[in-house]
Amino acid sequence: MDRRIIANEEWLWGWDPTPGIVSVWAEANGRAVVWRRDPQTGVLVREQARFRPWLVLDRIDDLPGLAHRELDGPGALRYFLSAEDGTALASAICRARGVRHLRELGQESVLSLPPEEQYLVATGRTYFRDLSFSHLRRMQFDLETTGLSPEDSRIFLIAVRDPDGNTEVLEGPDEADLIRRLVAKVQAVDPDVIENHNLQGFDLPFLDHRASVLRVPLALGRIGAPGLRQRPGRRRVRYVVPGRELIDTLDAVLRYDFAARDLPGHGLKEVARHLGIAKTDRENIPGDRIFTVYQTDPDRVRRYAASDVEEVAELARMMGGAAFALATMAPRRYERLADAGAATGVIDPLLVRAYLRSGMALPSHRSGDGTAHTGAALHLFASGVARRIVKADVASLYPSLMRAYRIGPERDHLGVLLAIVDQLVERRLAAKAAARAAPPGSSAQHTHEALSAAMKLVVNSAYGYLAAGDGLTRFADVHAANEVTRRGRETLGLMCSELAARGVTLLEADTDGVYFSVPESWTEVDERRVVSEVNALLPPLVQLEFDGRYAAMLSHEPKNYALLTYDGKLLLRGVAFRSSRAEPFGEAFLKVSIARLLVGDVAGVREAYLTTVDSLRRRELTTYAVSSRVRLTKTPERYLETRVSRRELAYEAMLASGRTAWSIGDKVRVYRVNGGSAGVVEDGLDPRDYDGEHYARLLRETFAARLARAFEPDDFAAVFADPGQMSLFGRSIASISTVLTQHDT
DNA sequence: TTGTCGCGGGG
DNA sequence: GTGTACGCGACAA
Repeated sequence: MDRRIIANEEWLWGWDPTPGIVSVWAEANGRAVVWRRDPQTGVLVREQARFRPWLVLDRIDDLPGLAHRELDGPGALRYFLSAEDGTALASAICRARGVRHLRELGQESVLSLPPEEQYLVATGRTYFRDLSFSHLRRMQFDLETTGLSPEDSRIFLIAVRDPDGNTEVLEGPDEADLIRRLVAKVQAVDPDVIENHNLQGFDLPFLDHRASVLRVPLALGRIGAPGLRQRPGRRRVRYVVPGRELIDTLDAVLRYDFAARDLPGHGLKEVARHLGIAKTDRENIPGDRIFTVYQTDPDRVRRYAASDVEEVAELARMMGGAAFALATMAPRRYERLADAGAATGVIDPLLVRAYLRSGMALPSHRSGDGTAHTGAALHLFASGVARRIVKADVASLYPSLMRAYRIGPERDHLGVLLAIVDQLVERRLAAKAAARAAPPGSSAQHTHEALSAAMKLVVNSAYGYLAAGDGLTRFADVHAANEVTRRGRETLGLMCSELAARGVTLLEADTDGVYFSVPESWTEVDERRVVSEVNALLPPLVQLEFDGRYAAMLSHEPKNYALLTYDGKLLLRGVAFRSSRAEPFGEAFLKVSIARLLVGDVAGVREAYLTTVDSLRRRELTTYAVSSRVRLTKTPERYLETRVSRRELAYEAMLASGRTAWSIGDKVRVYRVNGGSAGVVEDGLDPRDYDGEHYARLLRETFAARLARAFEPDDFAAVFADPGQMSLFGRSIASISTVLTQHDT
């Protein structure tokens, strides 16, 4: 085989075939423990390994006598040093350079990875070879506590789900005993992976704190002394346990939403509902009510907690596959790949391993030369209502441009980044095909889809890696990044002008995609034909694809629009049309009125408006429907201090409802009560004492306003005129039509 | 009014 | 061990 191809394979997957690694724990003293699961039998084995801790330095003239190897090429980090004991090596260097820790040398002078990564890079091993996601032994647990803060609340119940899907609820008045039982359960089940939503942000810190207060040893790991260890992380400290991978589904959700941008929120319940994981009869209890409900109806809380771990298990399965697949490529722990950003978290380790494998020196991080980073193009050609909509886009535009024009980091002399992107793009096609060929719902399908998702993630972050500012990534190159975006703007411009030349009306174009409206006489065949005609004019490897067709579109602002599909479904995109804090009545009104608008039923829009105004004024809508969700950020004491100068609805509502004790972070639904006071929506109560006039005003000024671009100003005023003042407008609603306004671009 | 900061999540 | 969510409300000036 071609030597270059072999190199590329190793760059992507490492080279050591050892199968079944499910966890690695290594220490600076050169000892590593590797847990492997036999792909055939599923049996877990623990292996002790020795490795030579290593690091790479910029110079060694001050370190006479230290064994080293000089790497090839022009990179600044060129002296590879290794030793029996990494601690001794590090302290020898620190002594010579007069620092207390290697970190102080700065990343321009030293590359020093965590011990596990040293081990994986040096051996060419990766996690999970020959293993599929379903082989992993995954356990979920969820704490139910009396409050959010471990200082003044406690654990009263723990739901646990084992890898075979059995759910158990631990409870009892003795919190220390509860924690001991959780620890015993973890030891008995011996999972490879522990999962929960916001595990790192809530459950582990809470557990850690309570266990230390109660002096219960937290022996959750497979080896070593009890107690959670910590490592610094992006958002906060991350907890680590030897032998097990800690997976926080919140990380997967954030990563998913970063690309998809279609989640209503990032909470477990919202995501589970959105993805169709949640059972329809799922028990739901507002967070601040859980302990109260437990005292009168403990069964409800048991069901609630059990649903949580079951939903987490399914969510982790659906979203965890990508990180699992990444762990078969990059020399990092599975849990690190699950929470890291793709650029520094995945691509950088791949590049480092490739360079060292090739015996090449690495560039050190370097700040830019002051050249500004230039971004993508965004055009709003027209706003208002248009019909016969087509969306066309270029999948993975930036990586395609990098491949087409061979734009890579200047200092990547081996060409690893482009080689990796080339290979991932090609292999992804195979993975997608394999996923399509696999039986629906099978483990094989999950594996191929996850691999494809992982490859897409890496490919799409190759540009981000290039463009990362101010020394963030090792090979960052603002000139190369600017060349990519310049080609991107050029490509988008070409797409738009060639589409326009073929008789379509351009609506909106952003980075790599364009919405346009086609003439009335066109069929779908015509629509597809122009897309493929324009595609033929684009650079090789850059593929313009027909992404969808819609009956109508309300274009409000860039990235804020509504689409009506040909089978009558309404899609709302952008913050103007979906806000988690919006009052339910407003969301409902938007849905109905825009649906009417997009079928050309202006009278129906008016009708929806009148009905809503009327129901608000008569208080026919529930109190819940007008309430909005708020998060309390001040303690009662702190609010009382500022109350004289500034009254806030949420806290006034709490006080008016007699709820004088609350904690920071509590979420409640509040509303404006008739007469100027405020109220909290209590479980199961519906007092209907809200200020209908206030909400009628909100309807017009906040919600109806989002349809403003659909009409001429006078017509807008007529459609949304107050029912009492209709006579001011002499014209009939039926004669009003929607408009599309062209903008200069 | 305009600018800056912190949040999202978890009970 | 690396960070660049990104859009919104709260708070200060």
